[in-house]
Amino acid sequence: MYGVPTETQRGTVTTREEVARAALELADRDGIDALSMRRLADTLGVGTMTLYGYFRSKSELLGGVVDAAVDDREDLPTQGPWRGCLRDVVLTARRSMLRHPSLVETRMRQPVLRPEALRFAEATMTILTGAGMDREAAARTFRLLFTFLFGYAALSPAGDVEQAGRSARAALSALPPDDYPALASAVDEAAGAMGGEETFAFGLELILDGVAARLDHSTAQR
Amino acid sequence: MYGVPTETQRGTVTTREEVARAALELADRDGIDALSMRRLADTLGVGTMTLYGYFRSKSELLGGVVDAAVDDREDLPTQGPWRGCLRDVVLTARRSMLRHPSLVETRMRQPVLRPEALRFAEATMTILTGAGMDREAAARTFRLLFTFLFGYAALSPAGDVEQAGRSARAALSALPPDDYPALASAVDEAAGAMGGEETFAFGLELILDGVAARLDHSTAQR
DNA sequence: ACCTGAACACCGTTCAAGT
DNA sequence: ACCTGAACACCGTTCAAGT
Repeated sequence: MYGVPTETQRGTVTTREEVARAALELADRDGIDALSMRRLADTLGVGTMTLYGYFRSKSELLGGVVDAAVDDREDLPTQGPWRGCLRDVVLTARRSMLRHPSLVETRMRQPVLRPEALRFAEATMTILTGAGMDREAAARTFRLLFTFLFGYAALSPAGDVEQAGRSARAALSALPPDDYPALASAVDEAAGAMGGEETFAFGLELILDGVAARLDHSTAQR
Repeated sequence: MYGVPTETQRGTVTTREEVARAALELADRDGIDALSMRRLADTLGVGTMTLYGYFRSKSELLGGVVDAAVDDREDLPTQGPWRGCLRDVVLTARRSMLRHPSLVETRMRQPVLRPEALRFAEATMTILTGAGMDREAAARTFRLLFTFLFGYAALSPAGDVEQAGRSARAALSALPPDDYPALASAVDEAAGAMGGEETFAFGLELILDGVAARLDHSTAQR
């Protein structure tokens, strides 16, 4: 139906984890829209309804997909100067998202409150309160970093980056220069800011500058 | 089929814009998943295929929805001190998103490069380059603000904020305190940072602090 | 006990036929 | 010319039946 099943063509599935891993692989490769109960069952060589023996619903399956994606994550550093630590934590999460694109797509469909996924929150809170930030500001800063990470990934061009860049450049060039003078004289820069790790790094460092300004503030107030 | 059609029960649709406005209304009210060609046609009192006379595909319809949502947007200020201006521009965009939740959901499904939607980019670039930032940094800062705006809206609890807060609190409280000491001692703060305009304002001001740090830098270098 | 085909209520879109 | 019902290839999930 959907071409040759890539693996685990066994006739019988053994564990819940195995189903989740196959779902993660399928979603990472072909996108979240390609992850249907029917297609996943086909890939595993079982009937569609068999999957409901492992997960009560597709929503629960997506939870399992998140767990499977977070499973192979690297350790998060919390020792040392706050700026380097926080940068490493964010970049580690970023790498995790690049490795598992479906992690982002899944989070856009439903909130994630699983313990493993909260490790990032824990590390961020530890670093920031350790640097002298109060708990409320630390929690809000965590939310900002979280928004930046997921937002950046979700709003990045999905497939062909080259193609997306050309589309952006074409749209910007077609703008009437009288109405859009700033964009008209910065077509290259605006199109360039559409994607790439440099733009991500720029945003991260700017946020870290903002955090530094906050920490100076509270230190000065003491 | 879907209950009583709310309005424009006319039998015949007149314009492309009318279809787009009805689609926007449906998506804003019941969510983007509720916006199907069949259901929209029902709402308008026409056959499903009639819609394809106005939009070649659903993707094109979603473009029309964005146009309809952006149509009633307020003017963007670009005169005066950069910080107040930039804040106003971001808050104006924020209001637009709160008025039309489907704007965010639509953007998550496909990129938006329509002239009207690029007004936000134009205003941001004008303010930042006017304040002395080079075009590349300005473009990247725009991307950060854009990411923050859409990311914040997309990752906010969708429906009942109270209910989402309770779920978050429950998940955080259930965490083993030995493994999550920072979160365990900041359950209220972490749950509170899940939603609300104060958290949005905090993130925005922190980013503005980061921008200020960049502007000081380049001024000092001169 | 475990697995699953058929069925139900949905999708977007093509195609051919109605007026 | 404009509109649209039927059909096709998909969805998630319930239910009853198979082993």
